[in-house]
Amino acid sequence: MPELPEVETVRVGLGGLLPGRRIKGVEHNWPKSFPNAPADVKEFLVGARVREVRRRAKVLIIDLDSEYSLVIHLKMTGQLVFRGADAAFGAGHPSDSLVGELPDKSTRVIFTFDDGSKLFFNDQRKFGWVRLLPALEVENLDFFKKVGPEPLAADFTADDFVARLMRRKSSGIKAVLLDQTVIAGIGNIYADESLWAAKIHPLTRVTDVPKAKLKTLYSELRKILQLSIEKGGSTDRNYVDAEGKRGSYLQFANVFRRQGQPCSRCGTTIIKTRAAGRGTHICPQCQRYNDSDKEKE
DNA sequence: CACTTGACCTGTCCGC
DNA sequence: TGCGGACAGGTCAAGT
Repeated sequence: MPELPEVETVRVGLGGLLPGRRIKGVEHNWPKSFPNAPADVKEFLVGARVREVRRRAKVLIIDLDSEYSLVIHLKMTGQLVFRGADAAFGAGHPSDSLVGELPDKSTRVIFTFDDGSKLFFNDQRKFGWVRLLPALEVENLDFFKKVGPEPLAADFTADDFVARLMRRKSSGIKAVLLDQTVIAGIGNIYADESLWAAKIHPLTRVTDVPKAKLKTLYSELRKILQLSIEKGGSTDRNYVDAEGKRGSYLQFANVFRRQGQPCSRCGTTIIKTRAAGRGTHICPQCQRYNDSDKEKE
């Protein structure tokens, strides 16, 4: 569930907490959660100081002054929660935290800093991972070489967006939005929300969507991602920010997890169906399948 | 080649 | 109340 706005929220949170701290130790209890943690790279981790926290697509990058970087993917249920060393600085858990005492049963990796503060990588379903790589190798990861542009980048235009989507013009548009090599960072929530906003049925082939609607999709998607970042992302069950707090974007969602409720635009009951192999939420009135030809200008 | 399905996992919820 | 099965959804590998 962590998509671009959720990972960005974690980045901002950790960006204010980690830089300058020196890593004193690391523990992990599930090999796949930290596949290359062994001793041969530990020397580049223990004793290193955090320089900067970055994000690309749904991936977090913590740069260290050892010229290595921690690369982290939260996948579906990953959490990165920071806890201070003493009560004066966030030890224990704040009352509005969704996460209790740490470590808990979903804790997979623990980083300890020299002042006694800790960073917990929790991941109930164990799909997420942490890797330690030489900084220079990060951009050479297969994923980073293939991933599409950041949708919120200042120089990412509506024309760029349309051109990228048209690389897979005969596919259903939701599948294309979810394709990280086309556009970075979009997942199930923001695909459903932006398609509702632009009144496009998720199974419509890209080529069958009028250009004007694709441009609407571009601007709605950017607005939605931006709003979600302002609201601290979407917390459905697991997602929390760097302090263990929930995000509130779902209060503003129009279709995601709103099956059975009236569409805020037309009152028709929102339904849940399947598209691109995922649970998919639509307003059957606003997002009609195959109405695209009728609407061509 | 482009698309779909299965695997990776655990916890929750639903129906019987 | 217990139990089996479907489902949750990001990404990659394997299959059609």
